[in-house]
Amino acid sequence: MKQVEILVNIFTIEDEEIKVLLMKKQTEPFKGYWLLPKTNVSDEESINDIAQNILLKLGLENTSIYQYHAMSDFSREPGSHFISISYVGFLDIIQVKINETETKYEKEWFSIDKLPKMAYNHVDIVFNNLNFLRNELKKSTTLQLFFPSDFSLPELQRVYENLYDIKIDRRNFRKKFLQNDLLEETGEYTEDSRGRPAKLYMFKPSIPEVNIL
Amino acid sequence: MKQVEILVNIFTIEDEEIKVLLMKKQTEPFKGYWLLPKTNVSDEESINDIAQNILLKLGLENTSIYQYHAMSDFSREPGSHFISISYVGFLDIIQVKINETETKYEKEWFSIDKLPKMAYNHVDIVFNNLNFLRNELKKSTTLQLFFPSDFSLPELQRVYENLYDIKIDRRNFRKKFLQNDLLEETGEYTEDSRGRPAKLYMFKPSIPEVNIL
DNA sequence: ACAAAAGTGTTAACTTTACACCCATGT
DNA sequence: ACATGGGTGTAAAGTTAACACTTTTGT
Repeated sequence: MKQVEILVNIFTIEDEEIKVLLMKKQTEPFKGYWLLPKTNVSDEESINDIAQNILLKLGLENTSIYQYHAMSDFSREPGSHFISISYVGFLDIIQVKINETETKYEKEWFSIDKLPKMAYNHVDIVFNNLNFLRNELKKSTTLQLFFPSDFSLPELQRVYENLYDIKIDRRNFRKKFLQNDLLEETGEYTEDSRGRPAKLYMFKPSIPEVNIL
Repeated sequence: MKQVEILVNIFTIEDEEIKVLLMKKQTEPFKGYWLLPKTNVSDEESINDIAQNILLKLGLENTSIYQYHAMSDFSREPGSHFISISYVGFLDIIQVKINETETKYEKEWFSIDKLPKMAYNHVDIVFNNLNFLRNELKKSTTLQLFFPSDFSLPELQRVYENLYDIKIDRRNFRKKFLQNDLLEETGEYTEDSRGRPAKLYMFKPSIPEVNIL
């Protein structure tokens, strides 16, 4: 028996931790374990459409995702061949709070340092996907994909500092974006903050491919 | 009806042209057209093993390949869903000449500027894969993967000049490799050449990730 | 007025680019 | 000896990294 399934692996950063969105498995085997949101591939829907539908199910309609990797798994049932195709995304925590809607599914964001009991080989898949994300997010064009809405530069800097566990100089970080002409000011400012409000920017529609890190 | 197939897309550079290895389709539909070497996924073999077996069939056992992308295709037959997973490789023309063995299959290297009549959407797939290869080969670690044997720096430089259609300064190109300590001399020299023989190098086993371009 | 976080320029270190002559081999 | 292609160093230009003080807001 051969089966193809689509996995959607969304990361965010909250409270200085990298988090991943998982769902609780409702049926045996592995009932009560957590796993990456997934759907079996039917004869009617393209794999990209299925990935989009998983986003809908998750209440995260406007999230950009990237197809990453397909892998075979023979360990689930004797004689079975499962092929899992991972899609990877990143969603700014502010967008999570704005966009995430209620669904009937039991889902939760977990820190990658404190993952729950997970079904199949999904722990390995999550870390492979995270590694892929870390590589992709070094490029300005990928960053643009994952930040379609407005954002402040300090907010973005915190994403990089936590995702790669590094410290970045504020002035040099700004320069990267402003000197390469990647952004335009929206004229708006952050409102929630304690100190001085930060300017909000958006990516210009067409930007050069620049290395952020 | 749902079907998963593995495609293997090997590029090389010969006579200053980027070439791709294709096979001639022996059965209808598209009999006589050319396509990327492919195999349907069975219940028994992992997708990576299938890709390796395609290399065997091609008489190119020692070629490194990278899994790239999966895509859905509904256009082949009414009601059918074909999922194609591409593996991409690059093989130095010298290695092609050393390693390529005869097979019973009708195969041929085609310049990407003069592709023959191709089946399905394989023309698009080839160009997507080439684009992927061009991105990957900017990294020293990918280059190492595709050049496991010894090679000369002028030979490598010609690969880059033709793959990206650029001119590179010989001294700066050498510096990139030698100053980053990526290579060790084998002590051997090229023998075929007209002018001064070139030193042969191999990649050191563990190298830093450096941007070649 | 104080605490918290954002905004801003300049210099030194490093990296990349540009450039020209000599060397080894085959004919 | 000549034609062909390979090997080598240095200086200028450009890029990246290091660094501290002022501004805006909320309490």
